[in-house]
Amino acid sequence: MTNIRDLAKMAGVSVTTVSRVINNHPYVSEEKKNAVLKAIQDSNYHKNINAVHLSRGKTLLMGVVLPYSDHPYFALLLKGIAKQALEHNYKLVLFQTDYMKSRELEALDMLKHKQIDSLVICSRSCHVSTIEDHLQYGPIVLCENMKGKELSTTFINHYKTFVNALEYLYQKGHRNIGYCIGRKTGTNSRQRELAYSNFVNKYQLEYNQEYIIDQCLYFEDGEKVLKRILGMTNTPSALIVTNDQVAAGIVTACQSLDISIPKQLAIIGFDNQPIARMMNITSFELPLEEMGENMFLQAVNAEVTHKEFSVQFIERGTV
Amino acid sequence: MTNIRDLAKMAGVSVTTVSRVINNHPYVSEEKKNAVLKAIQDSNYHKNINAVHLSRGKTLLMGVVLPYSDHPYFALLLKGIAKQALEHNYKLVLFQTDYMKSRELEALDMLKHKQIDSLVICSRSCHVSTIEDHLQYGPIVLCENMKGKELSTTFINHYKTFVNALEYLYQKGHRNIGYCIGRKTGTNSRQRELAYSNFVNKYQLEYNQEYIIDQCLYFEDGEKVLKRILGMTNTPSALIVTNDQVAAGIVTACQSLDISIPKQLAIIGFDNQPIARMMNITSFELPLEEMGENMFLQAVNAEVTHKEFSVQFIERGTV
DNA sequence: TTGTAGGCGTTATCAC
DNA sequence: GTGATAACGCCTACAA
Repeated sequence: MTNIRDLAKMAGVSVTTVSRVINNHPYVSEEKKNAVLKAIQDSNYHKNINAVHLSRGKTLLMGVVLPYSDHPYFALLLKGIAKQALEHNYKLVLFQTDYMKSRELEALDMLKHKQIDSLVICSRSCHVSTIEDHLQYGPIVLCENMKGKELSTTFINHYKTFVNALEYLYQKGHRNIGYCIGRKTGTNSRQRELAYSNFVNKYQLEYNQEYIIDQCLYFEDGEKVLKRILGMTNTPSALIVTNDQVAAGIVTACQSLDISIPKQLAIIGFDNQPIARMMNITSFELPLEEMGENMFLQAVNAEVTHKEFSVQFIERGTV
Repeated sequence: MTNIRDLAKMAGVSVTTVSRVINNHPYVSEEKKNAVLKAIQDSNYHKNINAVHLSRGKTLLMGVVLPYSDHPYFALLLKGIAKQALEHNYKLVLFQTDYMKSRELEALDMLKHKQIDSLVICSRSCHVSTIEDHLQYGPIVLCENMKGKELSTTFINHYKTFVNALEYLYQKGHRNIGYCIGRKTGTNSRQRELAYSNFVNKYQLEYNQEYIIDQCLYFEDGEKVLKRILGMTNTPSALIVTNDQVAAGIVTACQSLDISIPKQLAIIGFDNQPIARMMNITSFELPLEEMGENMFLQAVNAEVTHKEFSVQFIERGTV
């Protein structure tokens, strides 16, 4: 592997001149420049990026932490991040955690070891304090409502959105409302749980623990959800499903059991994915791609900011 | 940021000794070792990985090229790769290409620039020769049948599998068989196309160009497919769908149009995903995760190998 | 406009 | 056991 010292020798110039040519710096005569260019041609020279990184103290690498990359919610966030990464000449290092703390720690470690410049955490397992401990090594962006902390955040108001969904269903006459989420822990889930319990209190409804169904991620989980609610002594008449894939799975499972939607079961999905349009599912549209883009930008600009994105309610046929 | 030179000063030893302690090398007295350890404690020192990379000439980073990471086929390959990466202490750099050559070239460039040690390409857009040109910079693994080339490959026999699917449908009485694929180009698609045209010739059936439907990737594409075949003058009676998500989408679209499966339309899916089981779709199971694992291993072991994986036919209710 | 020399942080060699 | 010292490949004052 040839290096700039070799090139310098070949071109009869100094390494500095070679470096200048390589990095398009000014103050190089055409003549020497061409000599260097020729040497590069002849030698199939290629920059050793690690040396550049070491010398510059930067890598142009950004870490992205997410639990599942095949899940549309995260895939869309990732898409937005990747879009901006491309424009800013950054590469991404992906950490698919399956919500294992150890994987998340690996990402934080890479930040600590300067292998990545910054980190976007789309959904975390670690405690905030663990994450804050790593802020000294580089910018970290979270995708949850965490105002006041010294790290940047991008989020939507899950509390308000859930209240809206619940009130909408209440107005439509529903009194037994359940909901499906990915996991019970996490800031977003807690906001939803809060909205739910406040709603139940407000209207003096029964707080039924089993109406909260977690581990709902993919289409096929819809079948499981339906079986579960049908097994309840008091089957809910409506479900808020925080993911259109699962909502579609429930709708499909209902069809094969001849359960009429929305008559026997009303459903509100989330994300407004193509599958929701196809299956005529009422859904909340989240601007996930833009949120991803925003997170990237927050991560490159060290400045700490907090940005809330708004959601849009799309009425269709499942309520 | 403290470095090992600082540590050496603090501990009253040489940088060599510090390095030995850090890397658990032998020949260092307990006493000095503890002094170094204490210095590390006191200084919140962290290894600069880039310096290690430069010094060692290795990064323990592997690149993974795939068109869509939210597509179950690729997500499963990735899962397998990630599993082995974890075990081998490798990190992954993801290149989601959307089949854009430029993105693939970025990955090849990173290999050239020693920013990654090796590269797994799950599906390529670039010409093989372009990829071969980069073999000098590190191992590259492809996921297609490419025996005889000097790069490692992991693949399944798409030709044989497709023949099996076609023969099975023929035996069931089908004479108008169409198929759905992701894209028309690519080694795998060409193998399938070959199987199809040979089949058509063998049984003297009509080769109908419009029976080959591409751009079939996600559940919601199923609706599009159904509309399309219903618009044909000679609607196929059976479809081979190279992806269970799309197959499920077709089944769902059929339900809402009261098209009976398999009576009016038979369907064979691919991948045997959970959704296929849920919707009782006949499918071919591909060992995608194992294939991913294998690709990782091929990429770390520089030795060139070719490995074929076999598929399993899962009979269910859609044929 | 050009070049010398020192530095980035770590590892490896070799002598003691 | 231990420690100088020379790589690794590049960047950048600073001097000329």
